[in-house]
Amino acid sequence: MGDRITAAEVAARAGVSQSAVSRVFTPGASASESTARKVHKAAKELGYRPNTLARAMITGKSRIIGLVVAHMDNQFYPEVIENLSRRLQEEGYHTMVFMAENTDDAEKVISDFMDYQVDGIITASVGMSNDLTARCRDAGIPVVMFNRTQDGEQVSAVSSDNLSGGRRVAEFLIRGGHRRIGYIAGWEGASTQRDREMGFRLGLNMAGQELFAHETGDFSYDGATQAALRMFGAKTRPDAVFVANDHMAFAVMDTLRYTLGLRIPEDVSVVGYDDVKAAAWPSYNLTTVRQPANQMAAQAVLMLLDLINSDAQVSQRIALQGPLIVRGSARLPKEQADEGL
Amino acid sequence: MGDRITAAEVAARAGVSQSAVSRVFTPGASASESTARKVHKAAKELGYRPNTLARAMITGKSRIIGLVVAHMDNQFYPEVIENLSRRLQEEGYHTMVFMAENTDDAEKVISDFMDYQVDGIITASVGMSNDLTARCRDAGIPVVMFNRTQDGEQVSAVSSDNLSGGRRVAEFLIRGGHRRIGYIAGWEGASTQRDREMGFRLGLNMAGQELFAHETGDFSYDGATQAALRMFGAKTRPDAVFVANDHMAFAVMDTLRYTLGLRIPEDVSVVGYDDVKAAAWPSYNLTTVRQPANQMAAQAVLMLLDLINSDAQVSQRIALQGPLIVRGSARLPKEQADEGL
DNA sequence: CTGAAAGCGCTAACAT
DNA sequence: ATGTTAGCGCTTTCAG
Repeated sequence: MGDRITAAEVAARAGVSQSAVSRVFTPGASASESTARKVHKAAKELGYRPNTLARAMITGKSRIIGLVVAHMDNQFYPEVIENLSRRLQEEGYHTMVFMAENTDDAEKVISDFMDYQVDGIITASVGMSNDLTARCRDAGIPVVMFNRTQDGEQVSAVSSDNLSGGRRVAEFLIRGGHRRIGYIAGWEGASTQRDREMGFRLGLNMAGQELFAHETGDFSYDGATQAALRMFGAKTRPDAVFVANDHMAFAVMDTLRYTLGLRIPEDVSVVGYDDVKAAAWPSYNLTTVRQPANQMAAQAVLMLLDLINSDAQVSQRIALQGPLIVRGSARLPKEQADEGL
Repeated sequence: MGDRITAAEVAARAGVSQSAVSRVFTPGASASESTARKVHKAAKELGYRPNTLARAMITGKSRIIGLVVAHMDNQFYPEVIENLSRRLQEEGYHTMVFMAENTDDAEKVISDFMDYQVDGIITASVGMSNDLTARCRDAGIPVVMFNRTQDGEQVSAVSSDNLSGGRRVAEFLIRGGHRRIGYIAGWEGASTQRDREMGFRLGLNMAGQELFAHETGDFSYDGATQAALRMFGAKTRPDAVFVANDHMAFAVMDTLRYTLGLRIPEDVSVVGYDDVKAAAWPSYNLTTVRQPANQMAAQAVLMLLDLINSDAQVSQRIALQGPLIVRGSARLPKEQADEGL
């Protein structure tokens, strides 16, 4: 029953040697037209498919890519995973997923990946310690970090231009006439969080403003709820708030409206980051900076495959620019909102 | 550099045979205390880890589970994937994900899985043709379908009790005094959709009511938006609607409120199915039937591992009962809403 | 271009 | 309990 056909059986039926069969099924190998035909015929009749594992063991190439992810709550990640694994699939690679909350998990995960001899690793919004990336480099496994960068160690990364994104939100809010602008931060350990905040503060400063309030929501819905409560419980409340991602922005909007009874954007403007699907839903109608998940995924896969096929090991960082999507959650500038500025 | 240590090298250093090393690292094998100690010592010093691929080739067990998924839009799936892969991880298995939209894709996907000699397959809300499941059985690969069942072929499946869920929603709505009750269906090809609808109609009929209106939203946000528009554009509109899942229910609520200007639940009650995270958010505050994703995942993994380790190949279907979570999107029965009934 | 032969790193009889 | 030996299914020299 479940017995797979082997190359030897195909060879026997085709009247050629087993190595001939191998060559026919190996991309870069030389086989004559006639051998190939005979082999293909026999293979089809027998239902032969090369054993990927055996092949992987010899070549050292498993055509498996390890994908490390953490939070599935944030709708941005499912989107990313989908894009990533589809693209990988198209390129003939397969995705092995791993859930890792923190850096400790990552440790174990990486060993597991090594055991399966993954050809490369993509970490989606998961930080890696420097010594972990070093271990991967020593093991010869290319790594691309998605939506996270790392100081010190040189490791390839693709993200959106968080700095510019933050800055543009600041400019937009200022042009909208806001004077008490708050920021609700994500987890401080994340480079995305830091860059968005830095860009935002920069934009504010360039216009002669300071951050009016600052709270941390740790990228979670509940964290953002608490942060909003703290920020808007003060005597004078902000008239605008930039939230480090859409997922938290939803929590902030819900809290503002349903707990605090404030109107958006009449009483307070809210701007998010990511442009997940739900940001466009009428309930939120959120003004936000779009992260081009599709292009970012494409880019990440491209970089990883380059790394795999060239073993040049030159790391590069790419930050894709995403537009500010203007919807109804923030008061508009008098002059029409203009993304170009 | 990236050269892995082999068992032979460990053996040399430990002063034992290579097979001794193998035995020490093989769960069901016999090795003396002293050998084990020597081997572990040498292994640690050298940084040895058994080559999973080589092991897989021999044993025929890859410890890889293939996971087939389709829609990532619906927040229920990320949740499921997370639960599934975490559980599998705990059991020492690894998850290979595959995106498949339709049955054609599934065909290719299964071949790929076979190439990697996956030990088992879980399909999450993806239908499989009968001949596909037959092929898996022939290949000796156990399959568990998650949130989908199949007529004819006997294949293991775990889902929530959709029939009962639908029925209880009907009862709840009727006790709430609704008289014109509509249903917005998911994709008709899905067993979950059919069962929910059947249960719902049954519940209605048992109370002497008929379905007042019926539209199809195909499990998509946009589809549900259109369905809601059609259903509530008629001269007399329903006073309640059961939507086949939360994801569509959000679309229906958004449309009702922001396009049609109706109030929920004053003008119309809305009930969903799944109880995804966002259902609890104040913006939706959706009354819905909970699918116990966690238990369902645990159950699915349990069943699959059983199948793998027993090769008894007796398929079973499990339907877990989930409670109706009463929130604010539907008018309550006069007597306090009572789940027991 | 092709067949014979040598492994890849490991497990599983088979002896001892 | 442990070493020896024979493969798992394939790719890759190496001759020819």
